[in-house]
Amino acid sequence: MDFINDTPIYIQIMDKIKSDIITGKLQKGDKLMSTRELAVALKVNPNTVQRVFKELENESICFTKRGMGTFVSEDDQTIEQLKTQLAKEKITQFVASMKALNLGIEDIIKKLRAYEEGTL
Amino acid sequence: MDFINDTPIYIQIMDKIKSDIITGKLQKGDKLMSTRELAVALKVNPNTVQRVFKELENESICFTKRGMGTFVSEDDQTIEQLKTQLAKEKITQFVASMKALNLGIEDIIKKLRAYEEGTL
Amino acid sequence: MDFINDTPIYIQIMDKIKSDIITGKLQKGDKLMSTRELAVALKVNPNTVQRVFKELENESICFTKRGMGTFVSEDDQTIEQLKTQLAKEKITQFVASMKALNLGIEDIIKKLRAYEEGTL
Amino acid sequence: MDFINDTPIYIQIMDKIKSDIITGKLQKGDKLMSTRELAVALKVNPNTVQRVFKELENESICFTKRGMGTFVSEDDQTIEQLKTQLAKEKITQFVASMKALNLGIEDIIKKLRAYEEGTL
DNA sequence: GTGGTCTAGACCACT
DNA sequence: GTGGTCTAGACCACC
Repeated sequence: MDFINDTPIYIQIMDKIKSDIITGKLQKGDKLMSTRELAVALKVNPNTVQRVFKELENESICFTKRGMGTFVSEDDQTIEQLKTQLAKEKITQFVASMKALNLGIEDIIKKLRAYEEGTL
Repeated sequence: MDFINDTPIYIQIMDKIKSDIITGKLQKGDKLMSTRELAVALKVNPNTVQRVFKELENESICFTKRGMGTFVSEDDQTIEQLKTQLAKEKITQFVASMKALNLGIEDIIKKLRAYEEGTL
Repeated sequence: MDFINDTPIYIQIMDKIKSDIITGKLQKGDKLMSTRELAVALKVNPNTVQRVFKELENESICFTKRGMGTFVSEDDQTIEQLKTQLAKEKITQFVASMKALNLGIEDIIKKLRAYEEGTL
Repeated sequence: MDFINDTPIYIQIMDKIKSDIITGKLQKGDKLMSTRELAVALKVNPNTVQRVFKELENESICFTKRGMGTFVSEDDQTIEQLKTQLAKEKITQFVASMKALNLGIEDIIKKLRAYEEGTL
């Protein structure tokens, strides 16, 4: 995994895990890698991974069993919400930034299609 | 102008100026406010504005005449590029993040329309 | 390190680092001194060093790992370019100024040799 | 005349006049344009031209006759010196900067020849 | 500990 | 008055 420089690594790792959950690579109840394993795999400081898990727990996307590891939440609703909410956030932010460029909703869609065809 | 807390002020100011150029509020060759004026207007330290100008100059969006002030580039191409490139960047990033959520182009557009109608 | 008075300190520091890279004192991937260390070593304000790093990053000569430090680029090409380009710039500028004095290439070389022998 | 941004305009104008003297475009005793004329011709603030003349006088390259204008010095020696000294300055500076790049005198000459042939 | 941002205030050179 | 550089000192987020 390559990291972008202008967003905190721990956020990037969180996003990766979230998207794995959403796309189904991680199922509810699945065990995540251990802090140490993940740290080694990602060539990252264990503290950083630690923080990822802590934050995921705060958002109740994961939970921790002492001595057993960290697991994906078993609550279907939480996971469902995750997808909706994440998408909404991104969209809000995106639309705002496009409007600052004087682009209306139809302009945006036109550009999206162009982008998809590689003609942007 | 109100500042968001999670992005550097100087970036927000840069973005504002860029978008003013794109939307035509600022025309090529126009003089920007002086460092000190703008600092007062935005209730920000002059150094911060100074930094904005320096960065804009690095990106050749503006140029500076010693003792005269800072001006919007007179090169049409630069300005044209600005618009295209800025939009493209945002779109690329946005689409990538939506695809990570398993959303295809048509899903995205559907959601955009829903968002616009306030039904998302 | 002694600073010349008529060029910004931060430029002089940048040039020093660049030349260290070119001469091989700094190898690709090497960690630079931390902002604070270097500031102390050079008897300069940390902000000034900070600025140096930022500019070097803009020119993609260095990159930064959050919380880890600043490093020399690992891209061979960038480093290779650095050397060629820096020399070329200086030469272009120099030859231009000599031609303004009505000196042709052979005159220049003659003078260079004389200078080297201390007989200029 | 186009001005470079990173050197004071008045220096650039001075250099132009000096080089005109050296290359013979301006002969000893020749009258220079008036402050106002030159300012208009160069699209520059009259104060700036004023300063140019003052400095040239300080270096005794020009002299001023009240109410008559500014003239190139009539002292052959001064003019002769001008050329030698200017060349020496540039060379000293140039060689120093090339040595910082680990280039010896023969490397420099090689590169100069390459540059002249357009193969650098 | 590391870099990144910001404020405050000073001084300088240029126009 | 304009931009450019620098110092001093503070606070923050990240690793």
